[in-house]
Amino acid sequence: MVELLRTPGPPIYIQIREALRAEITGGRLKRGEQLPSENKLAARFNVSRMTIRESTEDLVSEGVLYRRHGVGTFVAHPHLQRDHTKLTSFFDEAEDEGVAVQVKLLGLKVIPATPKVAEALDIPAGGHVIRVKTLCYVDGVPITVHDAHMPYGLFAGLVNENLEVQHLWRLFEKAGYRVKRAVQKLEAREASKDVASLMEVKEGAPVLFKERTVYADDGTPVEFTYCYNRGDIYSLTVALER
Amino acid sequence: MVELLRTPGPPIYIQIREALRAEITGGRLKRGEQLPSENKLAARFNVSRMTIRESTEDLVSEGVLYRRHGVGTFVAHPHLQRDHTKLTSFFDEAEDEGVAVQVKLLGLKVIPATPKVAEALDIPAGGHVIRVKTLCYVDGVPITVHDAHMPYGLFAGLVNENLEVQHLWRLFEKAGYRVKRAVQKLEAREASKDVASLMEVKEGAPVLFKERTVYADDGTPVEFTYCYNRGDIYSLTVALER
DNA sequence: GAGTGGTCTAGACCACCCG
DNA sequence: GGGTGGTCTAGACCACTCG
Repeated sequence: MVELLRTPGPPIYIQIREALRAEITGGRLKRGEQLPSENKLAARFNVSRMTIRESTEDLVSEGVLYRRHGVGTFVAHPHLQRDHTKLTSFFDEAEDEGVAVQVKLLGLKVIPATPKVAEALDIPAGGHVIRVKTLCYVDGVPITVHDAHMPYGLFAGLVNENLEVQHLWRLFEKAGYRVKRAVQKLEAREASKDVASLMEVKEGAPVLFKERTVYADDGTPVEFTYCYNRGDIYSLTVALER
Repeated sequence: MVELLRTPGPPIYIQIREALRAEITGGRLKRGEQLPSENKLAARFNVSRMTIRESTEDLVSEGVLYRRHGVGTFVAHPHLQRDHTKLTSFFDEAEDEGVAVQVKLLGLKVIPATPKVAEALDIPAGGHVIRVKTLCYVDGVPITVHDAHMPYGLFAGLVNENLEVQHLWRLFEKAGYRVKRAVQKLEAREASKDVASLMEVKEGAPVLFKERTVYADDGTPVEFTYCYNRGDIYSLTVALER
């Protein structure tokens, strides 16, 4: 029996969720094994059944558990590579993995948006955008060129910030926009002369090209970026759900 | 006021969810606009507040609505390109877009798994897998090479099916495995001689290379596939959530 | 029929944000 | 202070699966 803190701490359903997760990752609940029924869990934790459902809901949507109507709730077989679907910034990722990331600012200008950029950012064609070009090194190797565009109207103050040390998204948050979601289009392309020389590869070498639009949680597009990643080093893992 | 069917039909919370969605897509609730409070919605639909929360929960996680504690629930600005994060089969996608897809079976064998395949499929190294190689044409143009591996133990009957007309996943379902989730690793690569000749491009042309593992809803890995997509034609859109 | 998850109720108290 | 969403209760009935 897990000790639940009725006050103040995290909500009960989160405490129960984490207790269940710990039982699974700790091996006390094995893959494929059936959980106690919701009624029994409610009794065990001394909460209502609705609260138990809230606890398991997240685990089900994460793929840790699955439910079969009329049968029971079970521990899913663990997927390898589980968490790669999360939207994280380069900085956060690198921090987690202990990799040294360096950012070199190639340029910062306020310019009128191209039609494509304007459409992605949902601003009038020709409206002002801040364009930030950076080159990203991982362990000293140039790996990514970013060509980012932000609506000038939202982030005018951004032009005075030191963009080599802090991530754009932290600045977005200062302006009241929480980054929530990104949509990326990916293609394999040949490196152009410019990109090739920046990334120190031959012209025509394969690069992973991405067009990324980043949205705040209210749906406002806050960033549209062209990314060029060295094909011989960079790979991207994504998860899709049905 | 929407007419709710108390019996039998879909659950009330789904009816309400769809009614709200219709008000949004129909423009009666505009982007950025605040919804009536949960209490008011409960009164309007004559249901309990918990049911209203269930209705809006899905819309929030879809990004259609967003909530601000102590403030209210609002209509998010619509994202362009919303639905590209869903896991769908080639066949389903093509059907929706009215594109002619043709599949040519290049080979079907039962072979011992390579270490990498075995690990992805969670079977012993050297265990038997069904290997299916196909070439996919869209509007007559060769666009994708698939090199798929399935555990022989789960899908032995599959070797007798006509794989050119029906999708693998339908056969998985016959065997009791609902496809739920896939994890893909993407890279930009140069086309090898073999792949280049199949896809009718030059050797060394950029291709989008994917390693994909497909999971059933109980977490069982059911398919591990190497995909090669023509870089000059194929692009992939994915959504990431924070 | 017994047990499971799926849906739903009619309340309650709390934390948060605003004027 | 008043309204909002966040959490929680103690029940209820239904739909599904299995023996």
